[in-house]
Amino acid sequence: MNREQRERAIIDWVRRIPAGKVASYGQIAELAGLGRGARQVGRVLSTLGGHSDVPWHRVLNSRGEIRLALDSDAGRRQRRRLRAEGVVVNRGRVRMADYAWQVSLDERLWGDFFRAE
DNA sequence: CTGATGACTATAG
DNA sequence: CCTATAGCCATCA
Repeated sequence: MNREQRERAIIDWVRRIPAGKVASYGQIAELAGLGRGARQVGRVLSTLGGHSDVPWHRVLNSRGEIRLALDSDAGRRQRRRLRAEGVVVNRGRVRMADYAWQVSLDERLWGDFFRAE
């Protein structure tokens, strides 16, 4: 896979995170076929621009924390977007046990099929 | 080619 | 919970 394909895979999977749910960078990397490329996910999201229609705000680190500075515009935007979807954010953190996105096998296979086009 | 960088993660103390 | 450390890996200067 070249860079373009990897970026597309990442964006595709992030778009599939349902409103009110969250995923980790590592989880998206795994789903997108990047193995341990969690950092690559963060890098791609950083190029989106805060007003993107891509639900980048639903991606948190493995501890359920918002990794953008809480006092930054982007950080506040992320927190606001999450809360607007009913996600409880405390001190920039979310209870993964309550909001972690569980991807069904069907959904995973469909994603693979979609990317194979 | 080399070294630095980061919206990362797991583990140990 | 916090810090430190070590992997990780595409990208960029």
